[in-house]
Amino acid sequence: MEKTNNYHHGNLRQTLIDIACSDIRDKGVDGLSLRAIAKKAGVSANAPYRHFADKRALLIAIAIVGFEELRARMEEVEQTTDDVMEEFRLKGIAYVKFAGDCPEKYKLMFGPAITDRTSDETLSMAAGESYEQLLTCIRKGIDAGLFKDVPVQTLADPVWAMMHGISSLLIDGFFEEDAQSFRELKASCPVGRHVTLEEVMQNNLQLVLHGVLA
Amino acid sequence: MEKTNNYHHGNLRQTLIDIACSDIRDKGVDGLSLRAIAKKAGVSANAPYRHFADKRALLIAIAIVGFEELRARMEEVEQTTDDVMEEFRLKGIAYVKFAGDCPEKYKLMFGPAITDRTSDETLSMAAGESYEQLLTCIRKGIDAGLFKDVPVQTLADPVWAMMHGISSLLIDGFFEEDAQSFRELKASCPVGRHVTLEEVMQNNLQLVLHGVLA
DNA sequence: AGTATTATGTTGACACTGACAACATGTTAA
DNA sequence: TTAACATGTTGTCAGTGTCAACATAATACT
Repeated sequence: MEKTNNYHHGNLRQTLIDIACSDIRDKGVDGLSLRAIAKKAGVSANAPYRHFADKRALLIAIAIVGFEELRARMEEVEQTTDDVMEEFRLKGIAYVKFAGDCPEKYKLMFGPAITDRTSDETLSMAAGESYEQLLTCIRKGIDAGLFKDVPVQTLADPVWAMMHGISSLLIDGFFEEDAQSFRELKASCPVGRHVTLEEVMQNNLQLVLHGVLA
Repeated sequence: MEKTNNYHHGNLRQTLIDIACSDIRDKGVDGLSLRAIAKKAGVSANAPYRHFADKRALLIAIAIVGFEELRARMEEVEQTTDDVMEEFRLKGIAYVKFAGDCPEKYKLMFGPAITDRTSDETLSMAAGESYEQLLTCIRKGIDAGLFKDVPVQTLADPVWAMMHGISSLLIDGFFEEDAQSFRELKASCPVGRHVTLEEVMQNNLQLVLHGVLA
């Protein structure tokens, strides 16, 4: 409502991002078409180019939204518990759950759809702030004498790699015969090979913890 | 030479795969064009459709080649050492090294370029056989009383997830400011944040081992 | 106020893509 | 020899990202 005046459109930029975020969920990253988005926004095919230099710029904008969402989800956990151990566990689950809830967006964020991602400052920062969620949690663990007293990244990098690995393998159907069931993500759904997502997470976290605990 | 007779072309199918494998290395998955490949093969734009139902089919063919390559690299290691511990370590490195040597192919194999990968039997099998390389190694470790006596997948899944996580995060530039240096993959190249690939691997393997060892 | 400048949106065009249908040609088999 | 088939070609289509030129609304300046 804020700027619902006539104008040319009002706030096209945000509208385009919203539509794109919605489209990506159904049609996937590859199914995303600038023209289709423009049409849905009720605007000419080339209008988006007044707000995004090219398609890549729009993709980056979506990815940034995604990273903010991911960060928010992990941040929420902090208000749930005071136990560092539990916070660590829950943040891991929140991460994978996000990937399961928004697989296409997740693919966009971490996948090869965006090339040369380091070149975009804003994107790097957004990504960094999600990562920071993991870092602070691990720092807490170290300070509490719960985790090994080593440089944070020595623990964070492998943990992150594992969370990302699980997520993307799950998304891309390497753990499951039935990809659909994961998309609908009930945390205890079967993920193939008679393994449930819960079990996978359990095993992974357990394995990570053995390496992380002091 | 086997079928170098005149024919229409000889063995177009293989030629197309070869060209595509070469192109993907330079131009990436998205830069891959059926028409460009056909032209390079000295053949009309639609000729590929006699050998591949659609673009996806060609991509799958490339991915299969990739998985065979990956399996071969990991298999080689077995002849290098008799120590299970060392075999485990080397296979992990071989895996990540493959990802670093053929980043674009790796992205194709594991990334979202191929949708609904489980639908293709041959692809699933090729992928499964690479995974088997990890399984057999871990089984050895369990049998030798070196690894925990639990179902293989309880160990294999997290390990695989971690290896894949490291690989794709490295490829996609999450660990490094300078992506180029990783592409050229000398095992000790800097990967950003003043961390070397060696260190990352070291940390990860160490963390994995803590969770795996009996 | 009136005018210049900028921000935004439109139209038209281009090269490129994956894909389909219809046709041509060489290979093999009855 | 002829029928069937595998393979390759030509023509065509809709769809894509993107550029250049033009149109209009909002703002800034005199």
